This record gives sequence, structure tokens and C-alpha cells, in this order.
Amino acid sequence: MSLRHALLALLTARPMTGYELAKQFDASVTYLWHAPHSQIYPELRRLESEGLVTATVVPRGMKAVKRNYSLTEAGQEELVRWVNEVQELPQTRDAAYMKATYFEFGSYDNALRQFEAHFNYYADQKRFWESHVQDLANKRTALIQTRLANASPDEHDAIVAYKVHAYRGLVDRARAEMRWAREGIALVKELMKHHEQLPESPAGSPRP
Amino acid sequence: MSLRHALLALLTARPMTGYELAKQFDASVTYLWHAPHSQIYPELRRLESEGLVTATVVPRGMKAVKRNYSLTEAGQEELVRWVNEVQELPQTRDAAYMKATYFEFGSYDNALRQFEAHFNYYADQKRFWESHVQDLANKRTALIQTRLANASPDEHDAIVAYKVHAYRGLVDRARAEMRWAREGIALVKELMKHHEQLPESPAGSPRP
DNA sequence: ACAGCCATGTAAGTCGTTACATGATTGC
DNA sequence: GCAATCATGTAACGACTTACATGGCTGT
Repeated sequence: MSLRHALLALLTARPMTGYELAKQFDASVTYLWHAPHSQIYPELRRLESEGLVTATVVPRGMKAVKRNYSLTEAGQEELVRWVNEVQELPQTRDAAYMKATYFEFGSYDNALRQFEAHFNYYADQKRFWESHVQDLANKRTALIQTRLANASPDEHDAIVAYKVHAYRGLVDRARAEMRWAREGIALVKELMKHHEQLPESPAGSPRP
Repeated sequence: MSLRHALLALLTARPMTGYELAKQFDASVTYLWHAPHSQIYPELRRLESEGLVTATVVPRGMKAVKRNYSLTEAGQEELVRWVNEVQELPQTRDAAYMKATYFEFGSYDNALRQFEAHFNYYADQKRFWESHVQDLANKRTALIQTRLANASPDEHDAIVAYKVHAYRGLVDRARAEMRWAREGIALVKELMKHHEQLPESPAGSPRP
């Protein structure tokens, strides 16, 4: 249950409506812990019913309303409890690597395509994460600024440094994935070369 | 839906009972795609009802029975279809990194503990994956041997190489996680040093 | 009038977790 | 007789996905 804690953490910066929270999510946390708005709204209601946040109903336009959520003391305590709890790390579940172990059931071209898609995906992620690291290090996002404004100055270093460390870790991870994909492509090309040298055509296992 | 395809892939080696499949899972695939037996048994029934596997009922003891599953042609086709399909990569969902971005809400000691747990976890994983790479490269597991026996010899290289590449990727990943944790520990120690030099005690944000 | 963003949800279904439950066989 | 391992499930619940649905406000 990281979603609720991500929401609580966002609310430490300032009170926000569900919509604003969803936007902040999409701008930062989503790259660490993805959640669509359809998950956020009900979770906020649950947090409210558990007393971890309070909502004040604000009119919007003539008829409609929005709910402005803020953190309660119980919410802050729950956040601290969660931060101090050492969680079990989740067991690996990686569809891309799993599929890669079975590339023999597809063509060489397919393996190349898969590795290329992998590379491109992480190249994109890397770009985002790198720019996010820059934004954080330079305190360039609106959220980090309000967060810092609410904290005592001698904590500022830590607040920024932890976030930078996490997002840098993701940049490294993206780099590793890109390397893995590149090496995968090299491997496939090697296998293709070998295969050309044995002109007998295979007829054993399934291959489309 | 990788579970079903992992099951189909395992069955390319030889027919197996649910129990055997669960054991094979726990010995290899589980480190790529974890699934408990309570998920495997129902999934096998579903695969059977969709015609991707067939089951022959074998007596065990006097009263009980077991079901021996084997891959059908439709199952093989589905496996090939899946291998050739480029899947969207799942959005990141990393509880450990997410929590790390909020370590300012806990003590320095807590941050150290968290990073140490992270390090130890991946050190374990690395050991397992490394030995698995060795087993695969030397064709030392029962499963890879039956799998190879059923494939044409000119495919043997690829079958082993793809698996070795995937598990090596996981070893690299574990190494990266260990590095991240080490750097996290160094960061916390830096922050502690700085903090000692400012003797005023903080009283702003929540800290237990 | 219409586009685009603000704003908030529901509903159905799948996937995954955790705990519970039962019984058979093998070897000591 | 008992423990370990073989063997197969169910049940309840929670997390997540995808699609659907509604309406308001702002600027052109």
C-alpha cells in the first residue's frame, strides 16, 4: 500500500484537491509509483474515513463542489510509521526478462525488435528522470519549493538529497536496462552469424 | 498475463503435474516472475478449459488422483504469439525508491537501516542469480537438459544464451541496487556529519 | 458554439496475496 | 506412529486496470 503514503507525503507540502493531487502524481511520483486518477479518488475517500486526511468542501461554479484535502495529525503519524517500517522487498516480476528467456520460440528478428523496444522505452525514462533530477537539485519544481518552505532550513539538504538520490538511482537503472538491451542485440547478431554458417534449416521446435 | 505463458513455456520441456510445475517455478521462474501455487492450480484449469493444455488424470495412491498436463498445439501457438508480441512495459512501481524519497520524515538511523536491508536483499538475490547463470551455462539443471533434448541441436546455443543473458541482466541489476544502497548509506553519513556541525536542534516537520 | 482543461467519480473485471483445508505416501 | 514431502485445492480480500460517465469553467 504505497499509494496512500504517496498521497499523504504529497499533502505535507500543502492541502490539495483530488485533481491537484492527481496532477502532482503525474508530474513526479507516477514515475516511481504509478497510479491513475481512478485509484486516487477512492483512496482519498478511504483516507478521509480513516481520519488520516480531512476534506473541506469548496464550491466550484454554481452547482458543483470540490474537496480540498489536508493532512491530519494521525496522517502525519501514519506517514512517519510507514517511513520507519522496513518493508519486505517484493518478489521480482519482470515480464520483459521473462519473455527474453524464451526468445528461442520466436525469430531472431523478433528478438531484435523486443530488445529495441526495451532500449527505447528506457531511453525515454532516462530522459525524464534526468530532467527530474535537475529540477529537484535546482529546486525548480513548485512542489519542492512549498515543501521546503514548510520545513526547518537545516532539513532542506536532506529533503532534496534523498529525492535526488532516488531519482539518480532510477537514471542508473535506466542506463543498465539500455546496456542490457544493447548486449541483447549484440547477442542476437552473434547467433544469426553462427546460424548462417550452418546451412541446414531447422525443423524442430515451434517457430513461426 | 505472464503466468500462463511461463506455464506453457515450462511444459515445452515435458508434461508435468501441477505440483511439478509449482516446484519448477520455485526453482527458476519464480525469481523472474513470482507466483504461489494457489495461483498456479487455477491457472492450469483455465488453460485446460481454453484448450492450451490437456490433462490426463493419473491415480495416486488408492483414492486420490493427480493431473498430468501437457502442451497442446494451440498452447504452442499461443506461446509463439506471445513471444512475438511487443508488450508495453509496465509503469514503474517501486516502493523502496518511493520511500527513499521521503526519508526526511524518519531518523538518519532509519534511513541507514532501510538502505542496509536493501543491500542485503539484493546481495541474496545476486547470489542466487549468479549460481543460476552458472547452472544454465553448464546445462546443469534437469529442466534445461530435457528442454534441449527436445530441440534441434542447432538451436541449443540460442536456448541457453537467451536464458543466460536474462539472468545475467538480473545479476547486473542486483549489483546496481547494491551500489545504490551503498551510496545511500554514504549520503546519510554525510548528512549526519553536517547536522552535527549545526548544534541547534530542529523542531519543524514530524520526526519521531 | 466548441475546444480544452478543471473536476470527480463508478463499474466490471483481472490479478495477486494470505490463510485455510485436506489427504496420501515414504522412510525412519 | 510421526514427520516430511507429495499433491491439490478454496475462499476472502485487496490492488490495479480499463472503460465509461458526467458536468463546469474559460477563452476564442
